[in-house]
Amino acid sequence: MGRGRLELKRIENSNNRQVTYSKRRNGLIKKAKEISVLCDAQVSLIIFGSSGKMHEYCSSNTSLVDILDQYQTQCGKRLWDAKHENLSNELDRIKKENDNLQIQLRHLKGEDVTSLNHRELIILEDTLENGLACVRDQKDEFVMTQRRNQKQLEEETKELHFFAQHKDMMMAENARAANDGYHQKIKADFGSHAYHVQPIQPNLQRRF
Amino acid sequence: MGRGRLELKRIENSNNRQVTYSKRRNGLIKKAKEISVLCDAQVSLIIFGSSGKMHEYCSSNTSLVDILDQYQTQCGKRLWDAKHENLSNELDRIKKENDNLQIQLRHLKGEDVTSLNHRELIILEDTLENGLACVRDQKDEFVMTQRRNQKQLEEETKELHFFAQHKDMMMAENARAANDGYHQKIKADFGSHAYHVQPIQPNLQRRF
DNA sequence: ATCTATTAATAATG
DNA sequence: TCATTATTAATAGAT
Repeated sequence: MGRGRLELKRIENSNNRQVTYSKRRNGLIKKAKEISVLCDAQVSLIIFGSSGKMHEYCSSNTSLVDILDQYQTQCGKRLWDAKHENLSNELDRIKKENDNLQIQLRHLKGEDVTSLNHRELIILEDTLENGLACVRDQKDEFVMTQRRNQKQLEEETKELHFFAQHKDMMMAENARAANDGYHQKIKADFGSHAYHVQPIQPNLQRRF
Repeated sequence: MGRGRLELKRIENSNNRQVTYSKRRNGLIKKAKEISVLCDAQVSLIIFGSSGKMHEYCSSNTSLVDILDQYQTQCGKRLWDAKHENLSNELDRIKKENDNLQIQLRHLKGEDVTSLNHRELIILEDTLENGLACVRDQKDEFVMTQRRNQKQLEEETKELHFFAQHKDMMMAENARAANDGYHQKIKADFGSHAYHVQPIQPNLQRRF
């Protein structure tokens, strides 16, 4: 229709193409509506123009999902299985891995070991011995660290005591010196840095 | 078009409706093809007539799945996510479980134990000791079973030797008896069952 | 199915 | 994008 015949091939003129697209799109949707009303049909129509913009029609009393469900039932093609399949495969793979891990774990805990042969038992024993050695080392390490900390704490405490005593002694001496009105400069030096109190540090002992 | 105007409502005459459906369906699909060729559009058209039979058109250089993907991206509506989500959740759950198992396994193998506290180390040590005990029991069991089997085999061999000797002896005796033309009946009995050879069985010793 | 009178769609144009 | 119009395409009803 229209003036002159139209060849059935892509309209090269971009503007004409756009205009024709717009008109025919409306026409198509109108016809889809008509057939659905006149003939009681369920219709889904989805159109993407070259710009990428979408237009849709779906007959009333139904939905795209309904229509796609029917599509699948009738036509056998599975629509979203491709995507599903990836997930499904991944799930299977991980489930298997999981089972495997579970079995290994049970064996390491000494469960279900009757199903193992001699060679496997020996390997398992080695693994367990090795694991046990590591764990015991770590435990020892832990205890030693704790002990070291404890000892250090004690030492620090001792040093603090010593320091306190020393300080008392010095102060007593200073008091006496002050009373004597003697050696004022030494007292100032003393108070300013030699006995400046610092926060506790692990290498306290180095200071003496 | 056609002779006279057509009201936009369901065609009551079932025959007319069916005919109109068929004609318009073809027309619709033709128009869909045309717009896709002329205007470079992607079109999906799915039609179900009142009989339930499906007709479909999808523009070349694309597929229904492609179009539905675009539909979802553009229009925001999720089509098959409900079905998808279940799998996705399941996958996440199992992945987490897997990680957990991996960690447990590594700990049992004595790896990554520095991250454990003292209490955890003690529990781990217990588990390992227990596992090791089980595995060693099983190994011992295995060795014992093997030894028992070995011993039994030897015993059976010995008995077979004994049996063979005995048989030779008996046969020699029978030969002599036959030569004497004496005790024919006993010989028959003897050959028929008392020394009938049977396959090796674990309870051979019972026969003597 | 096929035919055909009639309406509907639309290409070109403004 | 909108309106007009010449022309073709679609199709309702008949055969």
